[in-house]
Amino acid sequence: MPIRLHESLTRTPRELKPAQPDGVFRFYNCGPTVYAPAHIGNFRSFVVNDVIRRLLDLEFPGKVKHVRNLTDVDDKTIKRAQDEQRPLADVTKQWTDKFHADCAALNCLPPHVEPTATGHIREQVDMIDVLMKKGNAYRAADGSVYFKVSSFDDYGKLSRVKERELQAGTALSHKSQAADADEKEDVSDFALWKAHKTEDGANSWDSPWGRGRPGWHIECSAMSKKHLGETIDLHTGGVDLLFPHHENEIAQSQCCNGATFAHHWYHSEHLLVDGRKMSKSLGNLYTLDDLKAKGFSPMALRYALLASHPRKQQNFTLDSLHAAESALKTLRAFRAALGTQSGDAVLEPILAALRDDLNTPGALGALFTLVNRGPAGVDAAAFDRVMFALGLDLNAAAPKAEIPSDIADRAKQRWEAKLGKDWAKADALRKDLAARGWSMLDRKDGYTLEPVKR
RNA sequence: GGCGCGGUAGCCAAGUGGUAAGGCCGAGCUCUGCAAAAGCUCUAUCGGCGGUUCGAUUCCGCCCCGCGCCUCCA
Repeated sequence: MPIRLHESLTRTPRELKPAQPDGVFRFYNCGPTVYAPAHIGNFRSFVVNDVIRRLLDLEFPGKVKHVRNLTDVDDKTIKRAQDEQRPLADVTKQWTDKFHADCAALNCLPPHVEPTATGHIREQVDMIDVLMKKGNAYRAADGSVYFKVSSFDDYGKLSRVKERELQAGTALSHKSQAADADEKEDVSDFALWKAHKTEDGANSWDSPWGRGRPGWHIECSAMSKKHLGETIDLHTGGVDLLFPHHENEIAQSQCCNGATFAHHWYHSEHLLVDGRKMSKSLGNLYTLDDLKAKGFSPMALRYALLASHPRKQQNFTLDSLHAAESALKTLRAFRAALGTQSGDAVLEPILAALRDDLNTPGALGALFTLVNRGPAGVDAAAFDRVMFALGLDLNAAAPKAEIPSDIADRAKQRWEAKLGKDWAKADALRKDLAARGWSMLDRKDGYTLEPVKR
């Protein structure tokens, strides 16, 4: 059964398969801007893409090339560096490292290539140069270079937004018009190269049009071309990237290369908090560290993120993390019961749900239907394959809390009381522990302390 | 204003033209000094109103409500 995935251009599911004769599947996923810790809304997108990557690995073993960029030069990274009076590279290194650590904790496979914008200035300049020569771009008086949207007939095909409509109506568009009106020929035009400004500090590069830095969109076009070629099989990102980012990428790449940029576009939906989009600008965000501080494991977050369909908005709650933690516990126990046994129970519905437009909640449903039937007949290796596809690492540590010494002491006393069959004292201590937020789980040979579930 | 998405049990969440997976929580029972774990059982007619149909939660229309994009953004 092939992998079918919703395609944003046609809005219909389509099979994923390599288009080129070498059989390599070319996959580009828009990565983070490294100027601050990524929030869990960002990670929804990366976790979803990780499942795509894993399905592709299973489908086309050894023939997947996965590229995910790091945006390490833009307004935000530069501002952060200037504010902190540090070199740009220092700042982006710090947040790149943090991003990698969080991805690892969430069990996301690293992409095969992780190019940076600053590492591909020449490639970007070269592309802009071609666009200038072909008449798709123009240099403004200040040395900035803009893409001329009117030169590309297909502009707006992905987002189905015509340039005229962008100008119509709202106060918002007036605002953006005012911001750039002095340099652009048309409000819809977007920057390919931004002329150096004083607030950019030392962060500028030479170009045929003067010192400056690349616009945001061109990096993906250039890096995708360099590492995957002119035409790729799949390009993904969050819905917010659909317009203008991906629309602009298509315009640049296709005008420059004269070839289809991407066969397949896929966009995952947003994570909401309190019914609103989680975003850095709204400030309603959680980072992975925030959740870890509340005692949740990264794997629980991964599970919770997979519990909703990737193309539906998901309203994130701490409650979903409790549910995830419990579900993972069940899965760990089930896996342990499997040992190394082989069997012929049918696990296919789980993977089939994933291959059917990434129906992760459907897959989890099918998984628990299986789990509820018990471990008999379930093949351990097949089960592990399913866990691989979902990226659920059942060996990852369950959340552990520091046990205060007074709690440990009380627990020890209770255990001794229990061994002495002093039930009244044992029960009193259990109650006392509970009041202090700890539950004591007895085993035959000892006990475990856990924070009380709430 | 333009483009788009969604409204399914207490919470989360799949799905289907023929009376609705799964997770969490909760309740009851079994087991067990107690608690936990484990096992069993129980909990919805799918936003509203019309239409099509033998039959709609699933298709169509209208309405109500929520959200996203159109500006940096996963």
